[in-house]
Amino acid sequence: MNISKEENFSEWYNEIIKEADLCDLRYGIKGFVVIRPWAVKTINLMFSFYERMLEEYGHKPAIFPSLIPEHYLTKESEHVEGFVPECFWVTEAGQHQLKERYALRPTSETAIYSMYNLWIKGKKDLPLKIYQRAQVWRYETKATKPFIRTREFYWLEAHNCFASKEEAERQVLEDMEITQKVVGDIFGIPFIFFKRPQWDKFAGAVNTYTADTLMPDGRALQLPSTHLLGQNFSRAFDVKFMDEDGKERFVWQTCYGPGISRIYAALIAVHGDNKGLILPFSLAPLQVVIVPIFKEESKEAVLRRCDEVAERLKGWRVCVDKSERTPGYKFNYWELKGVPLRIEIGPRDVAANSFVLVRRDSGEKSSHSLESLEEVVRREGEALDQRLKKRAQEWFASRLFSATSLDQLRFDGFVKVPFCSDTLEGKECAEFLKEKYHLHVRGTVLKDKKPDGTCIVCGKSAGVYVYLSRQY
RNA sequence: GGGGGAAUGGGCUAAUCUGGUAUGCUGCCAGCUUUGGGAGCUGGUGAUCUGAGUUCAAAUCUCAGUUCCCCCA
Repeated sequence: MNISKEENFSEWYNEIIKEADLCDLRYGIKGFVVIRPWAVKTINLMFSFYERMLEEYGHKPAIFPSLIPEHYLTKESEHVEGFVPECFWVTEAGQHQLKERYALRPTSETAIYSMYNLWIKGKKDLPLKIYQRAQVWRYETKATKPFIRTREFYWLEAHNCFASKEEAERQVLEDMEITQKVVGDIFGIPFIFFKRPQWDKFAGAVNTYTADTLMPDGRALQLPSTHLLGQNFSRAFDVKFMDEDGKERFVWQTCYGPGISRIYAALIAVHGDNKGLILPFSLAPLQVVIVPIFKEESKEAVLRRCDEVAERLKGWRVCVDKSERTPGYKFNYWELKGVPLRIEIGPRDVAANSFVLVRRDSGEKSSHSLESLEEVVRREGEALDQRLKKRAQEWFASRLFSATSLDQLRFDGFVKVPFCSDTLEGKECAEFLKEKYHLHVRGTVLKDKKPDGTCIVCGKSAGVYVYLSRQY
């Protein structure tokens, strides 16, 4: 790596994807990439952390088909408008022309709710909270970029039904909590949850809330989003339950979609440095790499000691790099790969019953006695995750700005501004900011109070604070 | 969606303007030597994106397609 992440993020990103063997772009279909083992291992760990958390919050897993008949997809009118233009369609099978074409799911609401219609009869069937791990396909017209925007991507989607609006609203808050625990606390990626303005909602939703993070160039990247669907879909799919008073009512719904491949992009971008990846201890395919250093006469003893150390650490993901490379090469290689902890063992360490530990985040080297091995690995692993998280948060905080007039706008983070309205009335002002400054209205933050001033664009009395940024 | 650039062994690249033997580095394989921050020597392996056209002759010129990158919407 000899490109600076701070000065040229785009090139740095392309470079690290290639150098660290995260994916291969040579498959030959636009927007479809091959994800390689080192990335898949971390992505799988991210999936499991997420799935465990969803289950703790009462979700159950299911697997729905990836093909959606056109007549399901077109039941909810706004949803049709939003998604049909970007569907891949299956129109033939074997020798046959299909009577009805099938969409490769761009998202699964319509697949899942067509079954909810059959599964939900009464109050005892509610709440219903189901998630699935899935890949989805969208014919994106914007420029594709590995992990950030591809035409096939990997995510989790949770689809919940409730008897009342209040329960559904509570679920939205719970989704935010889940996001904080997983993306914020475990992955160490800072973000802000925005309520999207009315002109920028998920197709078919009453309200959309998204966790947006910042990439090193100050542009926003949308991470998980949760949507209050109200009864839009339950009406379209006739998902009803019999209430206590004997009347049939439509269920209230929410859906939540963390795009894991995209969160992986954020993980790379937020934590990495100019030597390569820096993976959190909890997500690294390899948590500890042991590098032996020896002269011919000490080779046997050093390798034996490395094996003993690896054996004691076998509860973690660990390996001894016995390849025929010089130590310097191995150091650089594993730093590029982002392995959080490195243990070096040479003749001096064998003699002194010690080992050298090097932290990937700081480069700090320290020597420890062998007895403390497990304790040191546990402590430094945790400390590294905490440090990464703190470093990311501090950088993120330094990119939060505010402005009350157009000449104070910035383009390298989130700018909080007084704004006329996040309903359709404000759309014109938002268009102006987009056209003139390429700044997008991310939305409002729930805890913000009503501003005193006037809208930064039109000068009318401001109804809300909104946050602006450039975006991916 | 609009504009621009690019495509040569696995990766990076020279030759392309001015048509004629495809260069170097790296990787990979074998062997010898080597190991506290990207080791060395020797030998070997491997390429002109796809399709059409012009030509005695195409990596090179023309047209079309595909993919990648950058900028703009």
